[in-house]
Amino acid sequence: MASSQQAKRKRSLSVRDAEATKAQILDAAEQEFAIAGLNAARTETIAAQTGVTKTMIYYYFENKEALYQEVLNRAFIKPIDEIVQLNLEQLPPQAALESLTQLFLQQTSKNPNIASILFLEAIQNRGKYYPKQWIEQLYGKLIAILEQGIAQGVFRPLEPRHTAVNIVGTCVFYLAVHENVKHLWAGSRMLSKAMLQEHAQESLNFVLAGVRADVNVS
Amino acid sequence: MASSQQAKRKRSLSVRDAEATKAQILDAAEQEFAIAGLNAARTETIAAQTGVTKTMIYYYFENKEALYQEVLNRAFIKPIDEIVQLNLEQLPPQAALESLTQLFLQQTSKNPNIASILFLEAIQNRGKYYPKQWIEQLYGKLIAILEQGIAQGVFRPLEPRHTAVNIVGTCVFYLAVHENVKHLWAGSRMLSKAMLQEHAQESLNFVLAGVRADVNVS
DNA sequence: GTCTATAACCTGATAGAC
DNA sequence: GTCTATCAGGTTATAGAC
Repeated sequence: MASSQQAKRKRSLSVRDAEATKAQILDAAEQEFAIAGLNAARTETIAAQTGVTKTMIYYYFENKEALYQEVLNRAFIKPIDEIVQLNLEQLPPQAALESLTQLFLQQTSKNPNIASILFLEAIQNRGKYYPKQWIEQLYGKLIAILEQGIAQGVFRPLEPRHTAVNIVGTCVFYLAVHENVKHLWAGSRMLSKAMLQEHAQESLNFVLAGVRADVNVS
Repeated sequence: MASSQQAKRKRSLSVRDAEATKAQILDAAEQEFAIAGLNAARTETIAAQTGVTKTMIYYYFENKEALYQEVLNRAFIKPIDEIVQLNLEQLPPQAALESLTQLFLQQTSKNPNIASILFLEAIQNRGKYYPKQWIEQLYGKLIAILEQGIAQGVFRPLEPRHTAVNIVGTCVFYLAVHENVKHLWAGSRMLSKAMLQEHAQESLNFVLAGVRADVNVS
């Protein structure tokens, strides 16, 4: 839920507030699309969760597909812009990789729907509705950092593209499948602040260890 | 497609072969469920791909849900049994982790549907239809190996459960989202033998590097 | 075992009132 | 802006013939 505190409160009776309603629909839609994906998502469910009738969805959006596209744009474009603005070129490769990974982990932890939508969209629709920049810029940045690190000898001789994919996977896998592994942490809420913090820390360590060059033995 | 070479050939006219038909339905269903998930999957699509009519699905299976359950059992139970039979306890932790990861990569590469279904089931149905053993045994084995390696000082001080999740994620992420990252390898088929081999090699290296203890500098 | 209907229900989308 | 009512098309599942 990238936006609108308002959308989280119960809808008070008979308010007429276009901006608020539209934001509420987008929030509910993001939630539903993050569980079901485009095809299995039900407009009725989105409407019910929003507290309005189905009709309103079609008042504010052309159809289910257009709503889906807006949800994806809203969820993905702002995060990727933040990553682009990091100015990583000035940092040594290890520090650049750490900054990028940390920010990405922070963004996806703040809104785990990003992870679910990432998978559902890739699997179900072959990435058709993905904001183009997302893949290009995220992986582009990662690959550039990895290549630089290899050239400088601080990263091991790895294949940059596969490794970039593995890094992104490490960041988002836990968030997408948390319901599947919750019994490993009997009693804990998998998306609690503490658990997300642990996930971020462990994943960052795993990534940094996974790429660093062998330290030569004496 | 875990089974039945037969199912891959075009259905010859008017054959009546219960076993073959059932296997064909299961193969087509696995394909459809791996793209759409339980709810969005269409029995019509499964029937069309099988070369029979929808009626046959309900002749061989109670309903869509039961068919889905059988697909998951067939796809997941045999692979996990192979992993259990590895007898890893006798190996040192690094070798055990390498064997397990390698076998898991091999299994998921042979049938990438496993990866897609893993995600769709986790996200859409909260893992309700998962064969219970899968999670318990796969993660159980991994965590035991990691704990042993930490105790022996050959793995760095990592959190075993998070790391186990990250290892599984590294193995399956590429397979699930390959359609999203294919432009990184312009011109290559992402699931070609060569690419899958590269993915397995790079992922194994990433995992082994990600857990190993710092080698002390001289 | 396999097919052709068809029942019963669900769902995206719209018309028209307020 | 928001609602009620409703249509058209799609989808699961079954009945009954061959």
